[in-house]
Amino acid sequence: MTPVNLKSLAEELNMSIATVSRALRDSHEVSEATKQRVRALAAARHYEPNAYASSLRRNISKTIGVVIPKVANHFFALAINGIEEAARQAGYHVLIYLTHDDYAREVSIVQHLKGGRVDGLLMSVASGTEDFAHIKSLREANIPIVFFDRVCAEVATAKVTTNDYESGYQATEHLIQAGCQHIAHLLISNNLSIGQFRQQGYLDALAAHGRLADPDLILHGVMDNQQNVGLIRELLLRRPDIDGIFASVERLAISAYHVCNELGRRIPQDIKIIGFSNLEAASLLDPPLSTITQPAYDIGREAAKILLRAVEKKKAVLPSQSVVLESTLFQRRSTAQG
Amino acid sequence: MTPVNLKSLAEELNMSIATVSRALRDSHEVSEATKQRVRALAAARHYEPNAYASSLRRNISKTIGVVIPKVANHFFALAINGIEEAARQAGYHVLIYLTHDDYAREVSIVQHLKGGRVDGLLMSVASGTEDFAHIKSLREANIPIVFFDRVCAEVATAKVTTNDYESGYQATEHLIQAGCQHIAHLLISNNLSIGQFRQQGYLDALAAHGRLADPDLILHGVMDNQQNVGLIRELLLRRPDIDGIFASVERLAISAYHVCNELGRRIPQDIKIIGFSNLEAASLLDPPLSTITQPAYDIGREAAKILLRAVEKKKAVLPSQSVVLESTLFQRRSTAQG
DNA sequence: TTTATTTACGTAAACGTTTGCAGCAAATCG
DNA sequence: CGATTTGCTGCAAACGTTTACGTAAATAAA
Repeated sequence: MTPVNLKSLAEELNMSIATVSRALRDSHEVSEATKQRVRALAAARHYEPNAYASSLRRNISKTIGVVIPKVANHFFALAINGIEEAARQAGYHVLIYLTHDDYAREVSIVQHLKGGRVDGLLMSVASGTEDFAHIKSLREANIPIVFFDRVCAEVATAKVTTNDYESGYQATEHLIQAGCQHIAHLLISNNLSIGQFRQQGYLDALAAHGRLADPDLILHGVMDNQQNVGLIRELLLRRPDIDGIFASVERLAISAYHVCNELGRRIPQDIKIIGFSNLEAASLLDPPLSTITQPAYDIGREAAKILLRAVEKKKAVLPSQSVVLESTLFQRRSTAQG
Repeated sequence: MTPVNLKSLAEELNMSIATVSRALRDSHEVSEATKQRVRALAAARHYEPNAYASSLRRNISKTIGVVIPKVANHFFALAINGIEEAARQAGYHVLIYLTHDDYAREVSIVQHLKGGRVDGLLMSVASGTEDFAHIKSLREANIPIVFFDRVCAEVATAKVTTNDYESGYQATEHLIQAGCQHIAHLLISNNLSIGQFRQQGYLDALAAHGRLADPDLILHGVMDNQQNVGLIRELLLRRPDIDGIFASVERLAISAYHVCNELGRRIPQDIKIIGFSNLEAASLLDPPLSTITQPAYDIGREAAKILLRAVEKKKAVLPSQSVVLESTLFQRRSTAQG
């Protein structure tokens, strides 16, 4: 089977490769009649331009990369959904990479992407990441980057986040209003910006109601969920006075549910729980889980749009283009009074 | 900033581009001493090969495409996880495309991929797809394809599926054992192979227990969940004798929960429900949902491995390489006796 | 010593596309 | 009618890499 490319089309049409190329790109320098002929044959032969040749020549890949910790998580899944939508509309392709919250893997991925495989990058940094040299080097390679959700404060670029501080404050206040006296806070990594903001909201809300923050009530979760269950169990046994839990991430809220079931603590009578979550079935849990839900789809879509605008105009993304979207607190039975 | 490529490295080292290229690829035709020098400078200059130039020249992209209906679904999210893992290990990149179960979009995506952007394709077909010409044309372009879960029977290639017939049979029998007399079956599209298998399992299980299948109890869901809720409500109101539901997909099981809540039907006392699902929180639902859970991660990983083997050896994927993995039935309270 | 063989490197041609430049008609203008 | 513009097309050089082939020197075989 002979390959179908510009050359073969040109030969069959008795014209130059240049003319065929221009006709297909709808250049004004080629007559309408010729365009018709070219397009007709291209369609007949099912011509598809070689993306790599084009990318090489134009130094444009029409591809963006997405680097995230994991995909088996409703938040990131929805974000990808938004990203893919924005990319598709702009005619871009989406490469996906998972770090599994592993710093070394993140570095390796970013290094490889400097080869020009992508025109731009969307990223939610791994929780283990503390050094950002690899990301900064991307900027030297002139590859624009936009952070979403888990941003890197040290890098001057656009970031798409949610109002994490306010949400943390709001969630904590919600528990206080519901009558909780001793509120625990479960979070993952505290070098993650979002963790810091949410925690600050938690602390400030406590302070605003005259409560003093107890460091013993702040639990740092780990990667492994099984291990988290153990940590939470230990916490609840050590501090039986805990009557409210604010989980900074979905997994921890779920683990807390399991522990409460196991220990026979009734939700919400004995302990009230609220957590960040994009779980669709939150309202079907036993009891329905009160959540702070981030607009994940919009976050992804917005981040992609900002990136693509920069890519198209070949301009750097500016920190000033950052966007903060609002999360929504859904009050359900897990934080009901009494 | 001058570009760092083979040319610039060669100039600085006073050798030819060819030697630099060979040194970096660890060719045996270059002396160890030279390799050292080249590697040292490449590292110092942070050289990253241009992926597109390499792909163009070698006609190999080191990239596979994944075409799936959606990503905001735990099954597909886990599958992507498995795919990414296998791809990463083999040094491949992963392009992702969502069809949203839209046939036209699927065709458009597949068409574009014929341009050689990917070395191979993993696919779970859209529920609206009935014509497979676009997929067959991929094979003409010599792009191997492996289906997973939602396979296309007409295309002779490897498929990675689960034992859908047995699962459908098992789920139905489970409901019968639990005492259900009138079991409804909720499914999406019946031109999807998996739907057919599961339904056949349902029908055969009924027959094996001397029940006659009632077409009125088979509900075909649609894309929109809100609409599905309406359809299910209508079904349950029209047929108050229904005391068991076998949902072929997670969404429909969730919708059924919502309808039961709304209509005051108690699960499992009035109606027992079992459904295909990869929902992590299934055990936390009210009541905990009995599920048939597919090994989604393994499905993705296995499919990717088969594809990558074929890609590496430049051989076609054969139907004989198909794999059937087993799903697991988790019995929970939604199908408890009494 | 001469003749093979091996080793280590360079030359140059691809891969398929895009695009600056030039050419050459026909059309327009002075 | 000559000069200039305009519209269309072709030529050829890129983009950065890989690799078949050639070649010179060094080594081995004769």
